[in-house]
Amino acid sequence: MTINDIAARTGFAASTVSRALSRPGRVNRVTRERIQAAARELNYVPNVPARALSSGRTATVAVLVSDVTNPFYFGLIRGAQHELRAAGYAQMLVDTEDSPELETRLLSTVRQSVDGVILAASRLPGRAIIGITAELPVVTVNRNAPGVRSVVIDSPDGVMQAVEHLISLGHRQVVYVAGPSCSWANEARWRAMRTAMAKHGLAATRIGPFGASRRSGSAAADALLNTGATACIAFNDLIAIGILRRLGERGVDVPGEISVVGCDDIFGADFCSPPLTTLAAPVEQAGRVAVSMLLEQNLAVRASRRNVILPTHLTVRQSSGRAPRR
Amino acid sequence: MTINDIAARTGFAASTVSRALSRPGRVNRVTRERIQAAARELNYVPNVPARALSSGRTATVAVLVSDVTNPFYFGLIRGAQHELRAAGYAQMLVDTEDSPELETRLLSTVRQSVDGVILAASRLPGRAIIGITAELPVVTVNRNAPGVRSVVIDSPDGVMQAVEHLISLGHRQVVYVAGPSCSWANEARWRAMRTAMAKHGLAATRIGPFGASRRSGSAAADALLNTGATACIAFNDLIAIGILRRLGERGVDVPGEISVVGCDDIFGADFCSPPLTTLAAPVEQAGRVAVSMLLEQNLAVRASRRNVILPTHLTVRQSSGRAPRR
DNA sequence: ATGAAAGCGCTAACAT
DNA sequence: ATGTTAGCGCTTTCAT
Repeated sequence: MTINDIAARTGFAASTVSRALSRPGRVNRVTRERIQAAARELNYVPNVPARALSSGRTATVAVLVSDVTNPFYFGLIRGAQHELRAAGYAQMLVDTEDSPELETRLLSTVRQSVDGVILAASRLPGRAIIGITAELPVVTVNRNAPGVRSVVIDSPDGVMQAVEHLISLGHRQVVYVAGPSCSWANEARWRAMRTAMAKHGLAATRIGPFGASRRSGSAAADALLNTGATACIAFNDLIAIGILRRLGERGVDVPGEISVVGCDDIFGADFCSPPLTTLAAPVEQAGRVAVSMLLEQNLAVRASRRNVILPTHLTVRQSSGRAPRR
Repeated sequence: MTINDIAARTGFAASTVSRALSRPGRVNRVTRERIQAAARELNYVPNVPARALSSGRTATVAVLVSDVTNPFYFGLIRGAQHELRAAGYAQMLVDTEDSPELETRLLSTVRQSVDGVILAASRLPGRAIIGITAELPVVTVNRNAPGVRSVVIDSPDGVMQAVEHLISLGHRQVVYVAGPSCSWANEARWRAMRTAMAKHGLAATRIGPFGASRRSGSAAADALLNTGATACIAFNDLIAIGILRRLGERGVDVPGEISVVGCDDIFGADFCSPPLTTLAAPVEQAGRVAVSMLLEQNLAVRASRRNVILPTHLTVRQSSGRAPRR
């Protein structure tokens, strides 16, 4: 079932068939209809690799995530999937396993097979990302690099809200539980927290870095207790849930003795115990927006919308409360 | 950077370069080394679509899931990703949104772009799956169709364990909270449950079908209370967690008044409240095995291993307990 | 063991 | 508006 079969069947040249199918505007109406009818009858489906070879367009976009099992990405992946589907694109999913080296390698191998890349939480240094931009349309998520289009969830603003929340509850010693060291979002959140604390004449402390996983959260909990702080803000919910878990095991009351605030509002944040106070993140929207930016970049339209910032807000649940009297 | 550049650089013909790169065994050792060295220097990366066009192999496998945001698939996707990567394959992720029609359509469009398909929890009728097999290597997960390779997690056996567990705790009226009606696994679990109950001279009842989501679980909880049962086994953890949630809202004590057992042991099952008694499922392994079966099928080796069954076991947590006295 | 040449299915000049 | 022709980068006969 190729374009040639349709050509033979309808008596048109293959090129006309090609046009009728991929740029219907450029052929006569009756021609188009005859060809499209034949295509339908013969159950014709275009051969993507062949099309890619001659046109350079693969109708495929790669989505790189640092860890597929991190629930944070699922909304993102789904948002991207939806938007891609609507535009007739396929999604190649790539797990970089939190490794900059692997990320680089995979990026170079997919380069030829995709029309663009969405870099979600890239672990690459900024210059590397800029380098890729030269070869391929790129949109980053939760990551900024000069000249690279991005959609970032405004967690720094959320972190400020979280700090205000904790301070209003009487907390004075709040620690930041840091995530992976090469995460851009991690630095952004830490900076926001320092600023917010400073505004109240308080110093923020920091422990970590920790991997973005529940297991790391357990280790973090112990380190946290050693600091004597009455509250913490964790890089993400995975870590926060790990902390909750470990604190529970050690019989530490949350929020009675210590308050825990997470980030991202992932699946589970609302039903862990106690339910986690966290920063809601419009993840699915981020995925959709990233894709639409990537695709309109392909079409070279709208030079606006280079860097989109999506709002967050603090979702207060039961893991945060009044600071204990000391 | 094409094969021709390397040919020009080394003085060999393009065909020799091709061989040296893709079937190193078929060229002289020194030739091979010279060519490989040049490829490395020039930073050559093969063009996948071009290779696909001439050889028919795309080095890509499609993974179809019914809903990307279902945590059940996290592990599966990761397992598949790992195994594919190791074999030099890319992963195309496709969300079928629980719709047989969409599944069919997407399948026909990816057909030409992939070397095989993993159908995780397909919503297609058996004959449709068999039809696809004629065009493309297929491995199903948690789904059986005559003549189609599959890896299924032995939840039916797990369901039996769950029934024994509940009966030993004094439960006599246990209801099955059914999942999506076109889910094969759903039927398999229900059948297993009936059998297990019958063994003790008990009749199983069933409510549903419900969608495989937490929201559905809330509706299910209400229906469940109307039955007067003292325990339930839910199609999956998503539903079970939804039930737990709703029961909590309504002030029904779990497991004091009613016991809840889930299925799959997804992310969150261990930290919801109360922690969920559920069937552990080796999901990541399922993903790996499915891929390895798919790829060895490509190579037409080992006619064995057509249908792999992975074991489950009951993981008892706090959502199940003694039946209440009546 | 290596080279020459054809062609995979499609698109994109170019020609008509 | 449609047809002709030449590739895209690679693999694969078929020769040598």
